[in-house]
Amino acid sequence: MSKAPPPKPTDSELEILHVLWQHGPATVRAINDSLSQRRQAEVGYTTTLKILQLMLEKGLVRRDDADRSHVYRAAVREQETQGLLLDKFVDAAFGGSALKLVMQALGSRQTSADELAQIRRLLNDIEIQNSTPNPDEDERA
Amino acid sequence: MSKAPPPKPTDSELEILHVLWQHGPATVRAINDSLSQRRQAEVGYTTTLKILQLMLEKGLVRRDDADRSHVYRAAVREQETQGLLLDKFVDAAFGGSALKLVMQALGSRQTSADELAQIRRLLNDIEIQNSTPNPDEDERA
DNA sequence: AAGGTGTTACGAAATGCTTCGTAGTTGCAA
DNA sequence: TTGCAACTACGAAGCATTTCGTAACACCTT
Repeated sequence: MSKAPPPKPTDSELEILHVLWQHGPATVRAINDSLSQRRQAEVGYTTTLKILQLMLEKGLVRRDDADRSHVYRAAVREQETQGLLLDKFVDAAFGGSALKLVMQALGSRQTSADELAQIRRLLNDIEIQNSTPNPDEDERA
Repeated sequence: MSKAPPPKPTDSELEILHVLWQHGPATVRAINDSLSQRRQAEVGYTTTLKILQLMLEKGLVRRDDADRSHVYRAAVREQETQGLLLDKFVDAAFGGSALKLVMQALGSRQTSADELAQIRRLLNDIEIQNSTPNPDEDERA
């Protein structure tokens, strides 16, 4: 056994993760400034600090406390975290059907031709992978 | 002005809505039974009752209390509710990019050829609508 | 050396969600 | 008619999240 994986981040924690994913490692001060910009209102400094401390305990961030102003960085990857959240969301809101979710996301929303093209490319890639069971990765079998 | 729109349902409320959307109007007893099946464990009867009462106040359900056993039914539509939840989720988890969400949903997940075909059809429909700015609905301009 | 500024740590209040126990009521059956 | 079983209403506890105030500490400037 090893440590438990980091739990699903809350809304506030996710907002902080977005800042860290985008800007890289940062001090509480810098994170708090980004957060205050991102929202309408000013965010209390100690509020941001507190959330970061809780995130540290949960393993969502790491910190470098060599300097007086500690530097925090994300301990979870953006794609993995989004995938985790997406799984839960698909279950809770769409009864587990990712297809329904995709249809809803594409259907009730303005989607540009460029984006549609990207999705088509992805669809092609998926179909190729489905038909040719990737000979490269299967060599370990 | 009129009444405020129903708020975003919580996880438990959403679970109850799924039951109502699927089975139609039902008594607390029936809803509670469905919930107990859906989950591993037994759900307390008064727990379900309480949540339904809160949902009634929030306008998420309506009830017919003509009989002694009140009959509840969903007051919000499945698609609309899912759309609302999806909007919030896209903002919170994917920084507002529905494209990223779709890519993630399709990329990190097993998708059948049949489902891919459905998505392709939808993509075609969207492109047609994008290129021909619906002459029917624009007659009011 | 002293004071001010910025930082961390911590406690705690406010809120929302979920759960359940209890009380009161209603209808039906014996 | 009496009593049991099912139902509704309500209060409250437990928990997580978010927010902030306060205390303690460190560094820098004067």
